[in-house]
Amino acid sequence: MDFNEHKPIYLQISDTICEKIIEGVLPSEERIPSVREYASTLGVNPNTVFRTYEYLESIDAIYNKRGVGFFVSHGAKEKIISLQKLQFMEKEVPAILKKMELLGITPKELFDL
Amino acid sequence: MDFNEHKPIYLQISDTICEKIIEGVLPSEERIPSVREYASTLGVNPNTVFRTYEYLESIDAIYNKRGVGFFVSHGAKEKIISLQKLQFMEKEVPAILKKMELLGITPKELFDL
Amino acid sequence: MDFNEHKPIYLQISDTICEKIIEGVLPSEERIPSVREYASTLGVNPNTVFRTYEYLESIDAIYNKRGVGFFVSHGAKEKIISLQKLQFMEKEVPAILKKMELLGITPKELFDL
Amino acid sequence: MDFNEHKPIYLQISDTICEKIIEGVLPSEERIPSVREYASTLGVNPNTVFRTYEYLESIDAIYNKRGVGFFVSHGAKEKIISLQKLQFMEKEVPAILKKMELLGITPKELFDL
DNA sequence: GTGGTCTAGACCACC
DNA sequence: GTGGTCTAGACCACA
Repeated sequence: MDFNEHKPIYLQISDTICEKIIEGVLPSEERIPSVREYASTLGVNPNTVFRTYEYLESIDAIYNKRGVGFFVSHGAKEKIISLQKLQFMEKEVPAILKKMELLGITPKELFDL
Repeated sequence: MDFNEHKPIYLQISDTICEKIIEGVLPSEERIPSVREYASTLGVNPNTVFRTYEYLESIDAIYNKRGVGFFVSHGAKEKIISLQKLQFMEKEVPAILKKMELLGITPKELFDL
Repeated sequence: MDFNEHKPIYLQISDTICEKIIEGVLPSEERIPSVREYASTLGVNPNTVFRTYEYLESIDAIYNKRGVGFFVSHGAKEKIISLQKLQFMEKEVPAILKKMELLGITPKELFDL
Repeated sequence: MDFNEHKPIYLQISDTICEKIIEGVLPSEERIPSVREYASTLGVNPNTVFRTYEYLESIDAIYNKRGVGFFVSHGAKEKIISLQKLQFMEKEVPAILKKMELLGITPKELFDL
């Protein structure tokens, strides 16, 4: 896992967890690794992982049992999908279309992929 | 011009200049406004505009005639387009496709726009 | 460290860092001082040191671990040497030779030093 | 003639004139082109050429007949050579040697050219 | 007039 | 704590 990109590391970590939830690797009520453990796995600062969990908690994707750990929320998969779908459609798509127009990329050209 | 987003101002300025070059508003060899002039037009600090010009010079989109000003490079339009096209195709497209697959968005769904 | 010459301070700082890398004082993966720390050591403004680091990063001599600091790149020493050697051989040497010829200085005369 | 380098344009112009004097193309008492004429030949601002002449006058390489033009001084060739030789030996040579040592370039390596 | 460099000091996101 | 961006204002060499 590389953290070169401009996106904050804690969000990149969040993305990989979301992927796992969507793919079913992390089902509802599954425990996710502790902050410290995951941090050492990834080779990042524990604070960073904590920020990730904090964020995921804020969107109800995971919840915290005090003294026990973090767990995937009930219905997390659906929540994440609808959330990401929404912002994909409303924010990213327009930006993509504008850029394509500017660069002279036809939808066809893209569609072939 | 207002600078809402998280993107640095100097890059947003760069974007608008690139757009103008692509659209042909700024043809090759055309002089672009002086650092100070453009800064006061945009209501930003001259250093910020200078940073923009420095960046654009580093990608060969503009060049400097000493004591005179900055000018659009020969072939700037093509350079910018190919540069942006490249990174759009190689970086953004894969990310988009992956996200679409993950979220279960069909190309058709997108194509209707 | 005093900055007499006409050369910009940020490049003079860059030169001293490059020297340290070449001499092995700063090996690969070594952390270099933080922007602020180095600035106060040198008695210059943090922005100036930042400019130096920005430049060194642009030539792949150092890289940034976000939130941690700057580190000497893998193979930085070789990169710097080859870069400087190249421009020494291709730009400076011809100029020197031309000047020597013009001034009537024989290679022998120079060789005695 | 390109003016891309870092050296001030007026000094680059001075260099070419000095070369001509040393090579004998411009002998003593020869008239050199007027500021305006030379400026338009080179495609630079007349002020720049004037700065060159001002500089050459300050080192006694040329002199001015009011209302007539600039002329190569008597003994200009010798003056220029001794001046340049001096600063070549005292300023440039040490810098070159230091750089060669740092880059690990042996005098032999250089001597082969 | 032009760019280029620098200082002082601030604010921010991120680790 | 780290870098990164920005403002305000200054000074300089150069064209």
